Amino acid sequence: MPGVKSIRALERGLDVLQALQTVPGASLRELHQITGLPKATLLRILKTLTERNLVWQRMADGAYLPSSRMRDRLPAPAENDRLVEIASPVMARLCERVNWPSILGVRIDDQIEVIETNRPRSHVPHLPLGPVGVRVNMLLSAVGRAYFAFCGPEERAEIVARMRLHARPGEEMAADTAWLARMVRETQARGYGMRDARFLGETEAGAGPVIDDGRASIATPIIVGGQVIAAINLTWTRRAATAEHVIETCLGDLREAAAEVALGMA
Amino acid sequence: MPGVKSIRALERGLDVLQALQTVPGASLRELHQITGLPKATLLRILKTLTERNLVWQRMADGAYLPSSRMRDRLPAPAENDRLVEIASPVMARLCERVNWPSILGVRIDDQIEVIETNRPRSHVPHLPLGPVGVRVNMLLSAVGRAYFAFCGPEERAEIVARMRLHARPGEEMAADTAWLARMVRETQARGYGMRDARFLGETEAGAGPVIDDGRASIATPIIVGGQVIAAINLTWTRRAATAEHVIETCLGDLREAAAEVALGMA
DNA sequence: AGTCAACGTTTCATGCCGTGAAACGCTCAG
DNA sequence: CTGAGCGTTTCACGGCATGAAACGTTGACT
Repeated sequence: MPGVKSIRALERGLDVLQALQTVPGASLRELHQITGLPKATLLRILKTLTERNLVWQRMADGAYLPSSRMRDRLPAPAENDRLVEIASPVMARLCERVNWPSILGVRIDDQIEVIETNRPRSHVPHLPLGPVGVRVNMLLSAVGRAYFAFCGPEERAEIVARMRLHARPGEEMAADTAWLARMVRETQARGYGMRDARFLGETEAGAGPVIDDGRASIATPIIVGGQVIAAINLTWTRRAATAEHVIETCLGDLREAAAEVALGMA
Repeated sequence: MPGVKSIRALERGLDVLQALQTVPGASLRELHQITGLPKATLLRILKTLTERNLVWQRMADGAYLPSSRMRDRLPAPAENDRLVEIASPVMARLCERVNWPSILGVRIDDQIEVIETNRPRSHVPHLPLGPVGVRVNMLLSAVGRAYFAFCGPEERAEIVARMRLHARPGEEMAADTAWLARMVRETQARGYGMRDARFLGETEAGAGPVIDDGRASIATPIIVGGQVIAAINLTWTRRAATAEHVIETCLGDLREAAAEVALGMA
């Protein structure tokens, strides 16, 4: 969307609205010297904002105030939306630097749900990471392991317990406590998650196992306040790059991205 | 402010913003068929809204979403602002019908604070009801009595107790339990508040008593959920109209106004 | 009562800039 | 490989946003 010019008249209106949330109860004269806009223009803007019930005028002193109805309009506070909004531009920049796509995942029960991906920005064609909403295996994928290894022991126990209930394909190892402990230990020591050799592709519910999709991934957790809230992926095709090369050139960027998102969420 | 035209470009931008809070995650095509605006125009609007951090674009599917940062921008939830915002247009219409000014007051401790006035709309010159923020005597004024007589007995007891602590001028009757009881009984029976003959003007802190300012008032409580939250006044000059005449012609309108505000606050 | 300053409101000529139809190009599905 | 669907860019037109200036009203002060 470069090449698209923004609309000045709209910009000015939003300026005034913002000024009124900063200085509630400003008079026309005050708005004039705050925004620098001519009074005639301000009058038209205020008329428009008032018609839309974003602003109202107190009769007592003629002051303009932001409407309390703005609060009603706001959509339900979907917590993950805030995460995606903050992570989205960071992931865009990450992709621009390393040129491999990423996904952002959060835990849903005992799986990882993909809530954002920068794949459309990566100019690697036909590397179809699933759309948002797809659930990813927690024990074998890079994102899953990054989350699983860095969350607290209680949360890990809860996840394992859930897995044992329905035992989806690819979650057989949930029964092997020794295997789980070793996987966690290795991931923690390494500092990032890696896919298992026996990885199951990121499948829609009910799809069968994939022995080898030709891809490899690493993933780092996003930790805010000592708690893991999500994990970021980096995926590449094994025929185009070795794991060693990607780790050497991209792991730092991936970690920085995770840290930046964590900072924004704090 | 009639004669002021609103700004179409701003209107359209606000339309899009509103559409996005109704349908979070809309694509350009969806916004096109929701708002009816050409896609080129939408692109410019979305660019502007994105620059102002009111909207952001999810990379995964290119959908536009309202920013969660909007919540941060909102000023502190001043409860009385909502009341004034709802009451303001109602009072404007009331004044247009009866042509006498009103005040809107809420209880602050043991006084009534004026939080809105339609006096500037009444074309009665030099009837200087105080500016917003002025405190009015609770026992002798019409607004005060309307509030005092229709709030619960516990609240009345608290108010009286506070008054006895510092005994401001005009609050001497707080000591006379029998007088209070009779005043409350009469006001409740009448259904609206009236000024006392010994009324003290609406004075700034420290100003002296006023024996007769030539005005008279009636006031009705605003009751929502069985609880009084405020009271509305109607003031006139005694040399221009008798109490009987004003009560006959205006009391109904005053009561309707109070009911309308109560409905809006529910 | 009279005067003056401050503020909000209205007017109107100017040309900027918002507008939208149309052409283009990309991505994905079949 | 082909086509459809969607986002993006272009460009010429004229509607409409603009703001300086004149005007009306309000409130303060003497």
